[in-house]
Amino acid sequence: MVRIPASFDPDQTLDCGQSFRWEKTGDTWQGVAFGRRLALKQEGEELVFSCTPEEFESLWREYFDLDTNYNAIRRELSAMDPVLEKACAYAGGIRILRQEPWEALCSFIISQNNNIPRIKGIIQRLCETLGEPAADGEFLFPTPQRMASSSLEELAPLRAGFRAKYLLSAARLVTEGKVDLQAIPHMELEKARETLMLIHGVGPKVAECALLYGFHRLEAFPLDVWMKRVMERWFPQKKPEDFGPWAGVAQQYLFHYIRTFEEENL
DNA sequence: CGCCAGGTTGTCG
DNA sequence: CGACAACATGGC
Repeated sequence: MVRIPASFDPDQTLDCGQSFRWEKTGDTWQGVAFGRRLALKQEGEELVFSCTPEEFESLWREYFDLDTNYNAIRRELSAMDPVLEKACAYAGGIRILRQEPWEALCSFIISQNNNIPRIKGIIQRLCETLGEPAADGEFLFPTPQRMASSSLEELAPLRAGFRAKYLLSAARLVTEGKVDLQAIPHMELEKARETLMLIHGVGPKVAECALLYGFHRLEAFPLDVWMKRVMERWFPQKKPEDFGPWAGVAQQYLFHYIRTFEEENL
């Protein structure tokens, strides 16, 4: 067990559409990354992690991006614009997780024209079907090689629909080295986008999500239907790059803000 | 039944 | 370029 001061909000962070392998039962979040299962809950002003201090330091500190100063980011964003200030106040408990790049890429390929519960199911079945068994009865996310060696027939039980062929394209291009995931972190953002979009089924939005959530490029700014609504309504004169180096964080706060906002009917 | 879901592709005009 | 249907699947 590891206890730390609550420097983020698990509910907001794990249920904001950036990651699809976390579920809350009672007051506890359970999830998997790197083939390791973790339980996490908030107790008052503390977060309690169900792992050893060693594992916390070697895995989860980085995964939850605990060494990035979100207070400073929120200060900068809040000073930019009154709507952003509200979004920061409302959704500021979110951290951008440092997910595994290949997993994030596949997750957002699966996410297209899809809903979150179904995305979670497809990813779960993908891991159980093609992933290597890991600790705790969990499964690693399958490697590009393993996925490239599979077929549409083998992927059929995932019920991923038309996205299955996109997963195969991704797996093949990555395996062939035409999309070099190791090289992406060193690329200019625009070059990285172009590279990811070589994959059949990866367009601007999925590429942007992979960059933000899988490669922690905090200047990436995914524009989905909700964010297009945000831009029309509150930032008609602004472009994504106007949000600066923390645009991706702003995007995530605004996304969470407008979605819950609309659910409560304005 | 029809509509929608953190889109992309292919095809028209 | 910009608009628009088609694409699998499942929940409401």
